[in-house]
Amino acid sequence: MARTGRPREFDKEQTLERALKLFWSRGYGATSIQDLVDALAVERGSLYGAFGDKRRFYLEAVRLYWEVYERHLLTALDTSPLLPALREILTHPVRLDELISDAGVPQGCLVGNTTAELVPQDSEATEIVTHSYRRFTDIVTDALRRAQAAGEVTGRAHPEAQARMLLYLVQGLSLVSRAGSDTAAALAAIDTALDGLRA
Amino acid sequence: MARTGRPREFDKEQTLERALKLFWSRGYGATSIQDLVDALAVERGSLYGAFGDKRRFYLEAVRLYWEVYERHLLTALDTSPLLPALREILTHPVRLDELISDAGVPQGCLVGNTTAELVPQDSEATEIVTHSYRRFTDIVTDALRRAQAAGEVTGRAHPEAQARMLLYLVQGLSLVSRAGSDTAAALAAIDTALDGLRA
DNA sequence: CGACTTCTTGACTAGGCGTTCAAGAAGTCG
DNA sequence: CGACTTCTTGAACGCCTAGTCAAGAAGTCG
Repeated sequence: MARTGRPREFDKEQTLERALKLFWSRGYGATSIQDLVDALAVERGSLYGAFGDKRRFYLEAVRLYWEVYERHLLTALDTSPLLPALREILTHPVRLDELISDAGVPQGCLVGNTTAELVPQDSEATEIVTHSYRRFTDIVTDALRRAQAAGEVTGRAHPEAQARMLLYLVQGLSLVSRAGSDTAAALAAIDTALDGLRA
Repeated sequence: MARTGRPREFDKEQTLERALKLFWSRGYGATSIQDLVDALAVERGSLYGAFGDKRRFYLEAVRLYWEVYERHLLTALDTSPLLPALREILTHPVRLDELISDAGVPQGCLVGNTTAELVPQDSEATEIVTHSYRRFTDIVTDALRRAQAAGEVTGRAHPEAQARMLLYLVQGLSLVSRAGSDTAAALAAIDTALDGLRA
């Protein structure tokens, strides 16, 4: 029976969220433990006690990121007609208004950033990233299948192929937007792709 | 008048190319000067003498990367019909056979990787990356304009929007492929997008 | 209260990092 | 040859890094 000791003074979940934002904007390598200590107002020892080493801390943040995103994806795509919802999802990276981004600039997708920086060197990172991509395509494939059946989306291509195209599209948009976004141009590009899906 | 001193013993261009490959596969942060010294067989001091510090060295490699890519792009798209050539360009990241990749695995696009790791922290990196994206869309836009005029590509969307969509697509494919590529699925996704461009 | 457990704090360690530099080698030029 | 310039080599420097740890604080439970 676990005798409980001194209770943790900081909110672990909230600290992870804040660390996520820092990792998201600066990347893994460029974020030092000292940066985290300063930004989170939690001492080094406590961080190590709660999250293990830096790598585990980061990977945990990526997992949380994906978890939140996946939930958003599932609820957003559970609708008909599908294409407006899809447009919402795809253009999300350049619509800074909502969600987690503090800085006011697009920071790309944390999964994508991880892919660039840690994959394929780090096998655990590769696992997380691969899982996320897989989940994305599965969820979008299901939605497209329904939309094809409803006659909203063209059946000229398999929904798997369409979903994967959308994965590439959203990852590309997320990445490129990090370098500064011309929102109008981005929307036009997304709409061009979506037009190709229309029945 | 520049009195010439002791001549450089290593080939600067070739050394830069080899450094490019290392940076490409490991990323900026994960590649140490010592790694470079070991892999290039050039002593630290000589590297600093020839290329300046690590950051300049890296940025120079990114510039070279883009220069080579742009040349390839220009010659490949100067043709009609356009779509087969476009397909060649877009699927390049997963066709490991040719070009620079040694490791035998897709390593993404160095410009994209730089976007994830250094942008927007580093303004010079941001400049290079922005320039590359701009050149890509300009070149592809021109090609699409011609193909629209020839009746090969649909005029339902502006060529600028189509080009930008293709930029997102190729960047997304490059990135995602780093995590392991299902070549057939990737090709199907690309073809789905290209079908949407057909007149 | 006193035994026990866990968390906090911040100084500390060891190592790796990017970068510098002095001494010598290898050229050119007068 | 001797003056001059540039490149090479590798040791050395200082800094910053991730990670540890011992001492004390803050709880729970018998």
